[in-house]
Amino acid sequence: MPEGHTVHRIARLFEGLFAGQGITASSPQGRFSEGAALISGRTVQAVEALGKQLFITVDNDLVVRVHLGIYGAWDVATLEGGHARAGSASMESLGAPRVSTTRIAEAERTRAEDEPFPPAPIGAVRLRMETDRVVADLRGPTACEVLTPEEVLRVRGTLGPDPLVDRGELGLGEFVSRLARTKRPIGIALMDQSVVAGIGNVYRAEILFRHRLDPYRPAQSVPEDVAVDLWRDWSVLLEDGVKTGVMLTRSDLDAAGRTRALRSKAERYFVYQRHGQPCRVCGTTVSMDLMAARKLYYCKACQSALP
DNA sequence: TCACAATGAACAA
DNA sequence: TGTTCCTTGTGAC
Repeated sequence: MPEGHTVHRIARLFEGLFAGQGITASSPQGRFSEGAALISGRTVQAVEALGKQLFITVDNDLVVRVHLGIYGAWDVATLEGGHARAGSASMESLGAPRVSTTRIAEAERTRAEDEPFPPAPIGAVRLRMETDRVVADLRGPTACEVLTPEEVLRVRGTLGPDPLVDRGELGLGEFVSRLARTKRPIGIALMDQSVVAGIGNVYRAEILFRHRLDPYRPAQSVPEDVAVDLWRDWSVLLEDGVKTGVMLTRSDLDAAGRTRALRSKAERYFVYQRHGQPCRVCGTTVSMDLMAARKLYYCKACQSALP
């Protein structure tokens, strides 16, 4: 998925495109027809992200909750000069990576000249939201449902703090105490959305490496000052990810290296999907284990000391 | 053509 | 712990 940074980007983009606007909602694929009918014709009041969840509130107090899961994505097209346009700087596809590259290229090719607006949906579109000049298509979400405000509160209650929502000491304290409360491995705890909301498999692996933490170490045994560092580091990474749209977690790069890494996926990470290759710091072969059925990447040499 | 992977999580047992 | 679901692109046949 689309970890937390992607969802915050979507929320900011949608806030600009839809807030205050009347929308028409539909489900070209048909699986969300009833939900779409509940919000169609309404005005969007707010678009918010919390962890990996997106909440779109409309003026009858109903809220659409969207969770992209591993491969969900939004494609956005805007009307410019009478023609559909997709793929410009702000019109990226937001979600699963394979979509964001190929789908955009495709969209630019096929929609540049004469496709009428709105463009026909491509593939299995669960939800289409449109205004006079904007169309957003959602495909492959793990969750897309209409909730009442009370139900939204219940969902939010299951989530841990998000640095961009729970700013300042509040989120920090909450994270530290939730981490101290679990004996499970720190590699599991960081992925647990009720401990901290928004971290996924990529950020999990990279944050652990950045702090040279053994993924198997009980979360409880992580010293409080280290826990504080983890939260601050996650806050920085998240903000950076929202800004660039890219998860760039290397701390060992100069400006030129950073520019390269922003372009090339192979340069972005310390350990994620680098198993079998030498650790960028010590040269030891990067390991890959299964932890709770997810792939865990780490360096056994760098991430073994007990601080 | 087909198996499989992918930034996730709910559920059964 | 294992299974299932959501959708698409890739790479092996």
